[in-house]
Amino acid sequence: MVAVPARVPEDAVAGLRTLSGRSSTSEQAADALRRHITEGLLRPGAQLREEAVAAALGISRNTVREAFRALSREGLVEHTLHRGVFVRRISAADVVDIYRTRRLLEPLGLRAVADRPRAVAALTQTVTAAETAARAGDWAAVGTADIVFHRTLVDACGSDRLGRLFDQLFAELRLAFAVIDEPRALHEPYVGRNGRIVRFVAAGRAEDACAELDAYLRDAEAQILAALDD
Amino acid sequence: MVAVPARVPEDAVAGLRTLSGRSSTSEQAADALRRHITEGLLRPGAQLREEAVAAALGISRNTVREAFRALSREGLVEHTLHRGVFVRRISAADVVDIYRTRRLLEPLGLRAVADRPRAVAALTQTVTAAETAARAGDWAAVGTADIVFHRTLVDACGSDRLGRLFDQLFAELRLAFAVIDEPRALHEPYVGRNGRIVRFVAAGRAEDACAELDAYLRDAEAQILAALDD
DNA sequence: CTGTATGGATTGTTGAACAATCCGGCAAGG
DNA sequence: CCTTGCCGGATTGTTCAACAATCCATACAG
Repeated sequence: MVAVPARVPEDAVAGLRTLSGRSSTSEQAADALRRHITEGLLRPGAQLREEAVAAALGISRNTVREAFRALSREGLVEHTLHRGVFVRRISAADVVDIYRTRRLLEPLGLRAVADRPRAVAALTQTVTAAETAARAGDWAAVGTADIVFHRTLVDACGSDRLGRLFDQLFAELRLAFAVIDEPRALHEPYVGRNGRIVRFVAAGRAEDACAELDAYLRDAEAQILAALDD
Repeated sequence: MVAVPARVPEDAVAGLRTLSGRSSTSEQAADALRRHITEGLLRPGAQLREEAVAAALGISRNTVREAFRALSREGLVEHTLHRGVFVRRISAADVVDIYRTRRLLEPLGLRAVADRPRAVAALTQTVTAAETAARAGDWAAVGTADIVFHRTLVDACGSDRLGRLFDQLFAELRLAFAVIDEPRALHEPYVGRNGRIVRFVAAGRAEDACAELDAYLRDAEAQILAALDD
């Protein structure tokens, strides 16, 4: 064994992690736009003019264009050559594919969660959060809690990539929500169903939980499709 | 029914598709870089200097930066503030997550493919393509055929979003392949195993097919992890 | 009502400029 | 010998101004 000189124990600096790496102007611009879009301040179909965004953020057109490229890859925004960028409009086909994907993958999370008390507890917590928000009539918060519930479900699979897919998928779903102006009808029915799912899981009735989840997803898809062509 | 004036039959122009939608300079630049990276001409860890790329493609720095933003979102390239962009280095943790995801999702494709003769035929075709390439000693082609096999498998799920996830996932896997310089040892063992999987499926032995697939994925993961820390 | 000009607005792309930051080497000091 | 601090060149981050290409709305003619 080579005689290594006594150095600073590497463990001592291991926890520092990438020093928060700051962020560039274009990333901050992308963050700001992303927030505005997912919060519904920028409606689907709305055009984002380079000059206007640049002026609003106090940055240059070129930097705005960099942010647009990133958001375009994320699917929050659509870029058409020589026409500009528009907040993404979710089509019926998108909704169908989104729910097909969810029906395919969320059951995997359900089975993964079954033998993990901590995950079950996390799910229960999001359900109570949804119930609280529902009592307060804060339907946007109910919708968010619903998303967190299903995101937590997928998390149990332990796959980062799958998690990121669902982050993107739920962001798209928020775009669909944004064009439906009956938030209560949209979110209220599902608070109880999430509760039933988690109770089935806690009781070890995996099959019943999966059936309930599948029914949930089919109903939600039908409801959104119906609301979409108003 | 409204009296619609006799127009050009829509079928006649249906094949034109979005007029090739052309593409901007930055998209073409991204395409070129993407091709170079996935084909292994640009090795992981290699730095892409703005000025050099701009000069090589005959375009301006700003346009190159737009392309970089897109590639960065795709995960082919890593962008570090004030340091530049580098061809993505796949870590051991990445490999673990990639194969965890594959073991989770590919069985879904296997079950979907079972009652679809056309899909089984498509799989068989990729296996024979791999066998032909193997006999010719073209190990890069064997690797591609392997990827096509598993991509086809996932396709059977019918989810575009899942398909896109795997496109990205396989692009990352190619980055891992690029740093391993024993292509034969890397790809040869799996030609036969894919063949066995598809034969199990064709024989209606879904469980055996799943078991073989799972074993395939575990072995491949272990092999890549071993080759990665050389 | 359909088709065709026309002009203004917007996007696509470039080149140059400058500040901020990083990197490598080199000297000073223990 | 190893560390530390400092310097200068190279590279990135960002802006600005300019121009061509393209789109869009409007007006006009058939």
